[in-house]
Amino acid sequence: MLPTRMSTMFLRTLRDDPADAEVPSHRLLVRAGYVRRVAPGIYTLLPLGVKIVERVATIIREEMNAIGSQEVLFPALLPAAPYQQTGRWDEYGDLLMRLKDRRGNDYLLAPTHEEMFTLLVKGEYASYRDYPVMLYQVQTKYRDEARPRSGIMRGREFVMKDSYSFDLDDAGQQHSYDLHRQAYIKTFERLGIDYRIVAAISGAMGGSQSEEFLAPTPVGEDTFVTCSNCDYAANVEAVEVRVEQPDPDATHPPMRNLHTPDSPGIGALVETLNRDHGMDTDASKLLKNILFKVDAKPVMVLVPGDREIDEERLASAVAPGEVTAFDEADFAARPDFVKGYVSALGMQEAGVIVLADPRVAPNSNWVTGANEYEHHVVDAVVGRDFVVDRYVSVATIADGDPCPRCGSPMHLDRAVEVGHIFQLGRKYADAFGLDALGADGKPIRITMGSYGIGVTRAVAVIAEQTHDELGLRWPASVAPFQVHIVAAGKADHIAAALQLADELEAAGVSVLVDDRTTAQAGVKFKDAELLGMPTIVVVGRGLVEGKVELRNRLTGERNDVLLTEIVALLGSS
RNA sequence: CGGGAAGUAGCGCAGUUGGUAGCGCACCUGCUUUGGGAGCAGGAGGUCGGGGGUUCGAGUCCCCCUUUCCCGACCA
Repeated sequence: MLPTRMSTMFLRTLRDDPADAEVPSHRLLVRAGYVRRVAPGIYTLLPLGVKIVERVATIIREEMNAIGSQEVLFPALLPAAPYQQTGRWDEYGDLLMRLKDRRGNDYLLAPTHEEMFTLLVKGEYASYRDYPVMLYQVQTKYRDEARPRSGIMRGREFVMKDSYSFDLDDAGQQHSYDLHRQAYIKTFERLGIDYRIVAAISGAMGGSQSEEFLAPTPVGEDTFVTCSNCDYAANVEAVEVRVEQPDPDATHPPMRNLHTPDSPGIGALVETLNRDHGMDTDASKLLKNILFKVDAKPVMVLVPGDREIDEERLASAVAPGEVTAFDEADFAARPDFVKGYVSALGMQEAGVIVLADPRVAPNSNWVTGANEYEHHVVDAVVGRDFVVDRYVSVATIADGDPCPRCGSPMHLDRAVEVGHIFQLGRKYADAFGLDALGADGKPIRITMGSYGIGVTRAVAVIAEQTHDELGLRWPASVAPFQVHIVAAGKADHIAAALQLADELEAAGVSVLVDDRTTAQAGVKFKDAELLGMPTIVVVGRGLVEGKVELRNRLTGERNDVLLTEIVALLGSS
């Protein structure tokens, strides 16, 4: 290969931060000339951007191929029919990029390709002898996000590696899942991404076991918990709740009704109880009762008073029911619900379904509303005084909550999801009737797994996790070039730099050489730091002694090295 | 979809009581400089987001539209 010259490379670096970029990776990728915005969430890759995306994709491909997955490539533009068949044409809603062809037929720009992979395998394979099989692609995906942000970290168009496994039985599926899990571990190690594997919910994809590969960063959009003691880690959406089960035989005093004027909220109620009734209580011992409508029917949700209800978790708990708020008009229509003083007491008789957080355990006692204006009850016992119809984990998770495994405090952190592996089960095989003919002549329903890595997102994540105040700092495994040679000054420096560049390329080292005559040394140093290649070689005033300066972009370390030794030094590394 | 902010040169920004648009970076020419985002001089580059209105005159005032950014909701 020939070295790439800065004098002719299509690149313009910016001295000022772009006004629309907030997170560091976005600012730097724009300033350093890797990407340019075209429309919200839609970016052009410039030559450096193309290179780094390719290098990341290559590592992913190598690890996919290593577990025997085979690469295919579907169109991004697809007919609507397969997605209508699985219901996702409607389920995806506004997130789906839809379009029509000249005849008015519906098409979409694919957000993910489960349907197509299932249909492809169904079309080609019919015998149990053909299985198992794993296929993947590196493809551009489209999702019309309500609010794209953070540059290529969360675009409306993005590159994703998605793979799918097809197995005859659950044991095979588990094996395929484990293969991908190992491949992902190797992949993220090689990419130099700091990641955690956490328990996840499978969301709109359906399926059972599901884990996410999260890259911790303050700009992350996901929140996850890690245990301070054991290795439990989970997305907050998927945290199991540890509950100290009360003694089922314990007896409680009879329920009492107290006058609690002007105490509609949890905070006000704690104050009133402690002041007027000589109690020493806190919000965690009070019950927060919130009414919702699920498909227009009233549902009451109970959580401890120090918790909020995570409406997203509630929505997934009652899916496919539609959750809406119980508003003023609803209260007006139900005078038996005393706003501010509602409780689960007698709700079943009122036609209300009562859902509760697991902390509202059987035989636990609580302070709750009395369904009577300005009155609350104390020692309301679950199972004795009121009934929970169903337990759902819908309370928000807080920093310091106990680990479900060992009970130690858990920490909350922010992260970006860079990979997701999960077992789809037979959802798509059922939708399309994907069967293999078994040895006994009977059809076997295929079970599937789905595994994704955000390729362009991984680039942003690496930038986010590795940059410093001077610019990008790519790990050698993904850097667009291994070595950035800066010709600091005169014509003889440039000549020597170009010759060194040729020698390094001949030794198999990719080189970017700054041979510009139009830029001063200071500009070249700044650009080299901004662009972020792992090794910078300065050909400058040391040249008269046959020396060049070797700089490590990651550590900042600098050494003078004989020009004659450079190739051996860098070629071997 | 709710709340906030903003659209003026490729990028970052200024523009007073309304008087016909400017600064920095980048770009072009020349000279000087030459290892930490150089200096001087001279240039090129703008339907001021769009439409309508008020006015002798609108980047500036009024109305409508539109786009973008940020926070939230949403989001394999």
